[in-house]
This record gives sequence, structure tokens and C-alpha cells, in this order.
Amino acid sequence: MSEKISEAELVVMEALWEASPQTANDVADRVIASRDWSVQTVKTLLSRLMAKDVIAADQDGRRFLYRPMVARDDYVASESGRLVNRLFGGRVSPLIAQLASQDQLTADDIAELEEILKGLKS
Amino acid sequence: MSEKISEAELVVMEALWEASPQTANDVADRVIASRDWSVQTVKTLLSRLMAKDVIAADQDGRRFLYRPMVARDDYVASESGRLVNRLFGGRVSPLIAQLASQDQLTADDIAELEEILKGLKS
DNA sequence: GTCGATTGACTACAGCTGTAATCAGTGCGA
DNA sequence: TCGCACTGATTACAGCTGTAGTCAATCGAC
Repeated sequence: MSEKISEAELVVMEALWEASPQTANDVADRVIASRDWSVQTVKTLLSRLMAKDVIAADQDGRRFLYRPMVARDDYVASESGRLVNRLFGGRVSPLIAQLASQDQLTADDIAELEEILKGLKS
Repeated sequence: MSEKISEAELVVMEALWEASPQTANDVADRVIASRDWSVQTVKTLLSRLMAKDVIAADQDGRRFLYRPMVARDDYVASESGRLVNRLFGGRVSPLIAQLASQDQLTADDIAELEEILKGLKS
């Protein structure tokens, strides 16, 4: 479907998913809070995301207001799916087993999982 | 920890995880069965994997026998962890909720998840 | 109306990735 | 022993990625 979003680009997407629309500078401020990049770098990444059609911009006076074109949920869904396919042959339970064996599951996770399962069985 | 394995390199790793040790040509045969690459391409990828220290080779006469240095389980674990961190803030249950909402969970998956949870609660 | 600040566009460039051709060493068959 | 086939090593090269500098247009202040 839509083009591949690189690691650095994803950081910018996250900033846009947090709030939108935003000006380039707003996005840069947000991004620079966590990554030590220059404003120009963020703007370049915005351009590339535009080229990939995963964000859009509406002119507002002499600047642009950027907004995501793909929902975070959709992105997350497709990435999760890709991982499951690539590493677990499309099966989800081995992934969970994997995470469980790494002790990545907190007590809260377990409780929530039970809820989810309960919902699925009905 | 160990260096990043690229998409194409991963295909070669899978071939080595399937069986090892193998000669370069064995690996190439396996890989070429699913990807339309040249033997040279596979050999280049083997070299790069060597450089990244994720595989090793033992001389056998005038050729080499390649074998993985990282276990598939370890790789899969670290990739899964990375995904969970990158997209779900380190929480596992949103991932499951995500996959569940995509209907990626089969009945078998659900049954297995219940087993896993049962094990974890004890 | 001119000048500086703001902001997007263009350009840069090294390193990684995908894909492969070519080179060079070496052991085997004639 | 001499050349060929096999195999790893070296080199190639375009496209993507990370990171950023510079250019050019324009809007507001004086």
C-alpha cells in the first residue's frame, strides 16, 4: 500500500499523531524535545513524508499546516501484521509465547489479555 | 547488541536457521527457491552477515561451511521487543488488542493464548 | 519601498541496502 | 604440469536513509 516509513520519518509521524495540524516548527519543537536534530532535518523529513503521501499540508498564510494522512492505528496494524508474518509465519500466539518467555508481560498485561480473550470468545 | 540485520539479509539467515552448517551454494539454493536472486547476491549477503558477526564460517577444504551465530529465537525476541517498544510504548496488551481487532487471531490462537495465560498466572 | 526574519524548496553527502559482475586463488582432471 | 572450474573476495552502482546547509520567496516592520 503506502510507501515504507523509515525510522527517522516515524519519529516525525509520531509528533504529528500527537497533535495535528501543526506547522513545521511545531513539529520540529516536538521532535527536537526527544531527538537532537536540527530544524532542517525535521523539515526534510516532512518533505519526504509528503512525497510518500503519508502526510498532507494545507497552506495557512505563508506557512503550511501539516497533518497525517494515515491513521496511527492503521500504521501500527500493518506493521504488527508485517512482523507477525515475517517472523512467526502469520501466527499470533507464538509471538505472545515469545513475549511471555521474555517476561515482557506485566500483571496488568495479563489482566488485560484475559479481558480481550473474554471479549473474543463471546 | 549485535548489528542490524536488513530485510534481504534476514532471508539468508532464515535459510541458515533452517539448516546449518551449509556451504554458500546450499544457502543460495535454498534462498533462490523463494527469491529470484543470483548466487552472487546471496554470497554478498553472506559476507555482510559475516562482517556483522551474526554468522560464522568454518573452512572445509576449499569452501566454507556457514552457520548462524545468533539463535533465531534471540533474534525474534529482540525484534518483537523492538516493535513493542517502538509502537506500543513497551506494553504488550495493546499489541494483542490491535491484532485482535484486525481479526488476526484464529480460534487456535485464542486457545493457545488461554493456555499461556493459565501458565503465567500460576 | 527597503530590509530583515521566517519558512519552504533545493542541494549535499556519507553510509546502508539490494543486486550483481568481475577478479583471483586453488585444487582436480587431462 | 597446465588449464579449467569452483569458490570466496573485491568492486560496482543505484536507490534509500540520516542529517543538514544554503537558496529563494515573501511578509511584516520601519
